Formats: sequence, structure tokens, C-alpha cells
Amino acid sequence: MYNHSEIEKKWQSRWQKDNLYLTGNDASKPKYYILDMFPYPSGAGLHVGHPKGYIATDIFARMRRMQGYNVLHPMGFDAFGLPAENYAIKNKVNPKISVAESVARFKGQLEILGFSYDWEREVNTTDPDYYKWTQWTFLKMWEKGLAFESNEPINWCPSCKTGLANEDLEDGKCERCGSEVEQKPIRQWVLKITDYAERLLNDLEKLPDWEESIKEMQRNWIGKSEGAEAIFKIAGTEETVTVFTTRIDTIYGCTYLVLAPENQLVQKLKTKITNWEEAAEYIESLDKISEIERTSASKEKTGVKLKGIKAVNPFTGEEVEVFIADYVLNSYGTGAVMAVPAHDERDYEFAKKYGLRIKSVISMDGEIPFEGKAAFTDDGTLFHSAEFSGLKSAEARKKMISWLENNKLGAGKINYRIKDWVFSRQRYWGEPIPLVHCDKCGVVGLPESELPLRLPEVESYEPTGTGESPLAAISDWVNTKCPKCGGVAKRETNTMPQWAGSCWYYLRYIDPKNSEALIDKKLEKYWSPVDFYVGGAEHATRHLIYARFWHKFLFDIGAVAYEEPFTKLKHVGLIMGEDGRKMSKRWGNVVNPDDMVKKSGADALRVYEMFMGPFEQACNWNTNGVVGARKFLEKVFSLTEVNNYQEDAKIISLLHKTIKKVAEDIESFRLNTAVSAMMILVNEISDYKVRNNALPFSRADFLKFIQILAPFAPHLSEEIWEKSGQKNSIFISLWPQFEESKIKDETFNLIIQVNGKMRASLEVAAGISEVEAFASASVQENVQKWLADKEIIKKIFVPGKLLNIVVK
RNA sequence: GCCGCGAUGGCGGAACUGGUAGACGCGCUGGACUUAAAAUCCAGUUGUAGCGAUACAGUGCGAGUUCGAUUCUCGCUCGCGGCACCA
Repeated sequence: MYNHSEIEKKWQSRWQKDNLYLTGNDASKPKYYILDMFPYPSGAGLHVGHPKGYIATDIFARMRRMQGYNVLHPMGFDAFGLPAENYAIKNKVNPKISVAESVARFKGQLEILGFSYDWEREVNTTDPDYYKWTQWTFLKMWEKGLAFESNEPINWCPSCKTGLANEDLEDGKCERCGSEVEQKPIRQWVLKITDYAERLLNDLEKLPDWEESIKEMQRNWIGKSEGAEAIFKIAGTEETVTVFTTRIDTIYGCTYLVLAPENQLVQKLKTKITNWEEAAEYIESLDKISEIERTSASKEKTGVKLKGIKAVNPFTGEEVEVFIADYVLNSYGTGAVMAVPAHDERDYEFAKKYGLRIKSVISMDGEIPFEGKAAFTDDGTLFHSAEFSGLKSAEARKKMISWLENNKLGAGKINYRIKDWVFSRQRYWGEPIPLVHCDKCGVVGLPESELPLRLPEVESYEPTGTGESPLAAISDWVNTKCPKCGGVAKRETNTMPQWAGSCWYYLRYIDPKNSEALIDKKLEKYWSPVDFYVGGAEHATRHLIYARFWHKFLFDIGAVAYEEPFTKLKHVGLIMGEDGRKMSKRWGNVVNPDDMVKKSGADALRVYEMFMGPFEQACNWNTNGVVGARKFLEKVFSLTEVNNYQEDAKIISLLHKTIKKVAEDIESFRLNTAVSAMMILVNEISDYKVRNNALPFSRADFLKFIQILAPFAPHLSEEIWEKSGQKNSIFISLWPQFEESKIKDETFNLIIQVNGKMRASLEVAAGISEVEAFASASVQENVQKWLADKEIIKKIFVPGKLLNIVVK
């Protein structure tokens, strides 16, 4: 039994003392930048699932160092945000203090796992020296017109008098007090991420080393759709409604028009609408429902007909009825749709409910599928469509768009699902927005010399009753001078969302102390982009899209030299509880890594977490598995007590094959099979030891194995390395190379099949020919049995693998 | 509803370009060592039949392509993740 606590403590302090993991700066070496998504340091500490990704990147980083790279492998903390703020409100502690405590706790938990982070580059998004540059970038965006003010709805709890995040809602009600949550529009800062939609979409093609599934999620999130805008006049007025549709080919089947209830046009037409009271009542009723609930698929569609107004179909001149309905969203497209119930499912459902006319205009080979029973939503051939009748849908769309353009009644249009990014929160614990509001000059940006704009100390972290940030209550902070005219001005009191700090932290690690610029150009050129980025799939869209957007902006203003921040991306699969549910206090299935380290050691925990299954896949925890990993390490340790050796060519060959496989598997992040390959080797060595009381190869060869084990089990490997008389750390040693000549087999196991079923297998020389193979096969008793009285039709010979004899 | 991913022994999983299904680990069964237990070591462990050689069945279900399919194609079922009335 080796004493894991002693060994692990010894090496952790030795590594630290020797500064073993500081980032290399030998300019002649190639670089490798491998990054974990940095954690939010919550008070609860880590559970056993959190380090899975960190272990994997640590293994990769250690291998790259041994392969002679300068490796940048940093860690930091994303420490702004709601949980720290809520904790502060509850316990009346400055979040600064509680965050520092959580960070210390997290670091402690990470340290005992033996990670090779360069802690001198630690970043913390709440550090003013850090958020100075978050603010600086925001200012640049504002200067370029990418940040604008807009009234955007928030979830408002009228009883708590506070805005709520989506996470704080339960069935559309306030989680804390259970009141109905309202949608309250409030002045906010919004970033025009939509300006970057096309680039964010197209540049996914430049990322071949991203998992396809994540790219697909991003494509769906950006949601490009090509269609047309068509202008409907409102009969008897000067007003018009523009609708967006991807199916302009169905417009001859349009039997009514639907506006989003919030569409401004509804208010403009107030006097024309004869049933305004009914409409107003309906609009008000929707305020009580969040967008999430309102747009839930299970909910039945509702709406109100706007009596007294009609819309004119630009193609037919026909007047159609106008509705407002909950299924049309003001935030997508133009907030208005032309309804074609014959060819759209939602319109069909709505038309059925309210008894509206359904007119088919698309046929499939002259037939109209499901007429009167359901909507036919596929492309087909147009009919009842005047001069466009007889055209196929795709062709018709082109011609009809030209028609719209020629008649100035619309145009082809590309629409994106992605919305502009609401970039402000009415909270205390976030980056202050570096703008002031001056009566004379309007909105004015702070000069760079006044950055960072520090978060002031406050008495209370509670949001104000008006929905404004607590910062609004600090009058000597809010009241300031206009940087432009020197007159009276007020500071912006919204703060930035938690996402802000995580948009560029990977750049800060490269140049963590820079106070002159966001990043030094030379350093950026050497270290950027991040070669390998690893983190949870829950960030597939939001964080990764926001960061890509932020980075592209920095590229556009010349602050960085590369257009995409992360070259390669992998997502880590969750570790679920032993009961198959997500680890959570609620289920009582949380396993603490500290307990595992105490019991079996960090090395065993590391090996087990890599061994338990494919990295990307979710997997159930099993504490017995750690015991198995420990047994494996114990076996390795027991081999160090043997001093005799006699060479065994087969096992030496296996050693070289294992060196090859482990390197390949780490490279492709198949860490489970890397561990299993090492187990197979160790089992072989151990069996040999038991039989011969000797190792099957020299101590030097044995140390090659210890070197490939080292990234997985760094403490034990370092201990064995030292005990074998090595003076320098194993992590300074050079990654072992396999010898090509030793992995070549002279014989192999030839499979003999008859009609595709295996009937025999035999050990044959590697270069065996088909004729020789057949000769050896046909003398096998069990093969003869299956060939007797049969005619051989053909033979399939796969060199190095099998011979299949097909008989009749 | 749409998009993506997946389904292999008692359990986690392996099988890389279509070529021995079940590597490796856990668990379990039997044995050795021990006064005993733990640890360790040895043997076995997909199912059915058989003392055995071996045979048959078998990778969620149903078809198909192929000499040969866990792997490819088509159609389903179930599970997970994401988005969700997106016009």
C-alpha cells in the first residue's frame, strides 16, 4: 500500500516551491494554449463532477509540456452575478468578501487534485484591474454605435418590487413570494449582436475542430431564414403593415392578417378599431403572462379580431380581416404575419378555432393533400395564384419577390432568429457601465483615463423599489460632472450582465497584469488563439456566441489579430449521481471530491474519472470505480519493488504499442481507452512478475511507462520517478517515443469464416498470402466440416484480418 | 413540434476506415493463503443446449444493402440535451 496523502502532499508543495507549472517563455518553442471554462465560485464548493473537464485538460497540458511546448494552462473565476449578490443581501456581507471566501475554497479543492495551473495568471472578473477592460470594450462598442438604449421588458415581481431572472421564476410566478410576475418595460442597454449574425454563422465553417453538434446548435440559435417582406395597406388609412414570410408563394391563400398585440400599429389604429375596449383588455391580459408561458406549445392560441379595419393583400388587392393574437411575437420578424391557414399549421389551428376561411393555393401533383383536415406545409405547385399559377414553389418565390420589388410593395429579406443582446441588469454586483447622462450633451462616455469606474460601496445590496439598481440610491456616486461640458450629469446605474466578464477572460490570461492596453499585441500574436477549449455543453450557445461576438468586435477595432478565439472545442459530459439523477443537494446524491481524495487519493480519483466512459458522454458516478482505479495504481506501485528483470519480447512490444496508443488517445481525448490500455499493460507485467519474480523489461523501459502514466496520476508517477534515481521532475522529462520496429507483429490471428460465420482462427505469419491462408485453413477440422459436400463460390481475403469462404 | 445526440451482459463501457461482439473496470461465483476477516493471488462470469469439442440465438424494434452489419440505408420505439407558436 502506498501512502497517498503523504505522497500527494509532498509533491504538491514541491511543485509549487519549484514553480514547476509557470508558463514557459522560451521563444524557440511552439506554444499550446489549453483552457477550461472558468467556474463561478459558489459557496457550495465543488462536487465530484466539476473537475472532470479540468482533469482531462490537465492531462493534455502535461503531455504537451513533456512534448516540448510552452503551455499556457490557466485558471480564474467568473465572480460577478446573482448568487453572490443574493448571498450578500441575505447575510449583509459585501459580495467582495464572500466571493473571496468562495474563491479560496475552490482553489483549495482544486489544489488537492494536483492540477498544473499557472496560478500567477489567475484572473477574477470582479477585480477592477480586470473589469477596466470589460468597460473599455463596452465604451468602444458604444462609440461604434453597437450599444443603444431601448425599453425592454423584464420579469417584474410587483410584491417584491424587484426584477427577476428567468431562473427565479416558477410557472410564471415569483419563486420567493409566489406572486404573479408581470412584464415591465424598463430602459436598458442593448448590444447589436445581430449586426454580427452573418459572420457568426459563416465563420463556423472556419472551425473544423469544433464538435459538429455544438456548431449546429449555434446555427439554430442564429436562425437565418430567407424570405420576403410584403407590404399590406390598411384600407382607408395611410398606414401599412409589413409582414415577413418565408412562404411568399402562398400569399394568394392569405385569408387574414395577424399583428403581435404589442405591435405599435395597434395603438396607432386605436380610433379606427370599433371594438377597442375588447382589444385593450386582451392586450392587458397578456402583460401578466411571460413570453415563455405565452409561447408554450401546449397553450391554445387566443386572439381578438380588430373590427373596423381591413388589410389589403398587395398581390390580389383583396381586403382581409386583421387580428391580434398571442402566437405572433413582436420580437421576431416584423411583429406581423400574413395568415395562410391552408399551408401553415399555426394559422390553420387558429382559423379552425375562429371559423376563418381556408383557401388552398399549393398542390402536390394536382392534388391538395389533407384539404380541410390539416395544413399542407410542403412546397408544391401553385394554383389560384393568377399569373404565378403552375409555377413550383421555389420558382414562384423568386418571381414574386421580383414582382414585389418592381411594384415597391416589398422585397426579398433575410431574417435572423438571434435577438440583440440585452446588456444591462438592475443589480449591484456587476461591472458599472461607464456612461453618464448629461442634460446638455446626452449620453457621454467616460474618458479612458477614468477607467476603471469602480463599483462603489453601498449600505444595502437590495434592489430599489423602482426597479433601478442599488447604485441609483448612492447620490454622491450618481451625481457627477459631464466629462464633455463639465455640467451636471448622472451616472448610468445599470450594471453589466454576468456574461460580460467571460467574453474575453481568455485574453487576459495571456497578459494578466497589463494596465496600458487590453492586451499586448506581441503576446497576443504568440499565444492566441486558444488552441483547445473545454467546458460544459450548457454554454454551447450563449457564452460561446457572446464570446465569439466580443472577439470579432475586438478584431474589428484592431485589438486582436485573429477572428475566432477558440480553435478547438470539446464539451464535457455530466457526471450524474449514483442514482442516475443530476447531482444536487435536493436528491442527496452529491459526492464530494475531498472525501474521495482522502480515502483513495487524488491520483485514483483522476484515473477513475477519465476511465468511467467517453469524455463527452454523461455518466453515472460509482464510488466502487475509484477503488478499482486505486487497485490499478497499487499494482503499478508494487512493480517498483522488483529489482530483477529479464526481457520478454512480447511484453516489450506491448509497451511500445501502449506508448503509441496512449499518446493518440490523449490527443483525441479518448481518455477512457487510454487508461484501459495502461491497465492491460500493467496486468501483463504483473502476471509476468508473479510467475518469474522479475520485470519483463529494463527499469529504463519501465520508466517509459511511468512517463505516460504521469499525466493521469502525477503524484505517484513523480514519486516512482524520484525513487528510481531521477533528479529532475518527471514533467520536465521528454515524452517517450515508441519504436516502430517493436510494434510490428510477426504473426497475427487469422480468422477463418465460412459464409460469414467464424469457424476457426489460427496464428499465421504476418505476410501470409491468400493461397497459403486457404491451404492452412482447409486442413482445420472445423473448417472441413463446413466445406464438406459444398461448392466453393468465392473466397474473400482481407490481409492481416480474415479469410471468408463462401459456399453453396 | 423542430434540431442534435444516443440505446451493446447484472452495471460503467470496448470494438478507430463494414471483418473474432462484450476489451478494461465494477459486481458476482468458486478456489488458494489465513485461527478468522480484510488485502492479495488463481479460475470463471451474454443466454440456451451439452461433461466437452461445439452448435444455435444475441448489440432497442422492423426491413434493406453486403460474402460479412454494433458499424451503412430506410421506417419506427424509447431516452437525453438544446430550441421552442420563428411566420
